[in-house]
Amino acid sequence: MTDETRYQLLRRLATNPDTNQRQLAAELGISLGKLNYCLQALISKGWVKAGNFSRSSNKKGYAYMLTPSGIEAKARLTIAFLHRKVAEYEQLHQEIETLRQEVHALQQKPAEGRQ
Amino acid sequence: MTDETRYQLLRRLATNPDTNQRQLAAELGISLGKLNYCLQALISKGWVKAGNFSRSSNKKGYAYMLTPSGIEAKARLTIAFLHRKVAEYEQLHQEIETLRQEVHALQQKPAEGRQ
DNA sequence: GCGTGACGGTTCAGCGGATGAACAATACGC
DNA sequence: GCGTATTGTTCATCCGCTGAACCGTCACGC
Repeated sequence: MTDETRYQLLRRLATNPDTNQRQLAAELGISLGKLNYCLQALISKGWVKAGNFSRSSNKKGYAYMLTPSGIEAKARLTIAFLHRKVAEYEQLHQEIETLRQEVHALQQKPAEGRQ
Repeated sequence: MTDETRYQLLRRLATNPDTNQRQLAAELGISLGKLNYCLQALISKGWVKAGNFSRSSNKKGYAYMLTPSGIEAKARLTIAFLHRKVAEYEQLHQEIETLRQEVHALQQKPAEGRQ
C-alpha cells in the first residue's frame, strides 16, 4: 500500500532475505495479510524473487531476494525517501517553533481561565 | 478520533470561533462527517460550547467557542504535543542519518546490479 | 513407505474508521 | 406565506486492514 511500507520491506529483504512472512509482518508492525499483499506486489513488479530453496538450516518456506531491478528500485526509493524525510524534518521544525511560542504565551498569562 | 485532530480543532476554534463545519473540515483536511463527530466529542466533554448567536454578518449556524476548561485542555494538549513533536523530530533526525549513509554507500559502488 | 506434528504461505469474512450524498432545520428576501 | 440558500446532522457505503482459518509441505519417528 503506502510506499513507505514498500520501501521498508525492500530494505528488510535486502539485508535479511530469509525471514518468514509472520516475522516480517511483526518487524514492520503490520498484519500478516498486508505483508503478504505487499510482498506479492513487489514480486509481480519483478523487484523480488521468491527462491524456494533453503532457509538456512530449515528447508521450509521461501527466501525473498531482491532482483537487480529490485536493487535499483530500492536505491531510487532510498533517495526519494531521504528527500521526503528532510522536508518533513523542516516542517516539523516549524511546527515545534510554533508550539514553543504558544507554550511561552501560556506561561506569560498562566491564570487565564482558572479559578 | 486522533488527539492530533482534536488538538488541531481546538487550535482552530481558539482563533476562529465562527467558521462553519464544512470549512473547518476542509482546513483540517478531513471529511465533514468526521469533523462533526470530533466537534460533538469536544462539546460533550465541555471543552467547546456551541453558542447559536451570530456568525459575523450571517445569522446562521453556530459559533463554536472554547469554554474555560476547553482553554485549559488546549494548554495541556499544546504542551503534550510539543513533547511528542520533539521526540518525532529527534527520531526523524536518526532516520535521515541512516538514509544518508545508505545513499553514500550507493554512491561508493554505483555499478552494482547494472549491465 | 506412512502418519503426524509443526511450520510457512495464502485467503477471506469481518471489523472499524472515514466519506460525502442526502436530509433536516433555519434564516433571509420577496 | 413561499422559495432559496446556508449550515448542521445522519447514515449507507466504501475500503483497507486484520488475523483466524485453511492448505500445502517438510522433517521426524516408526
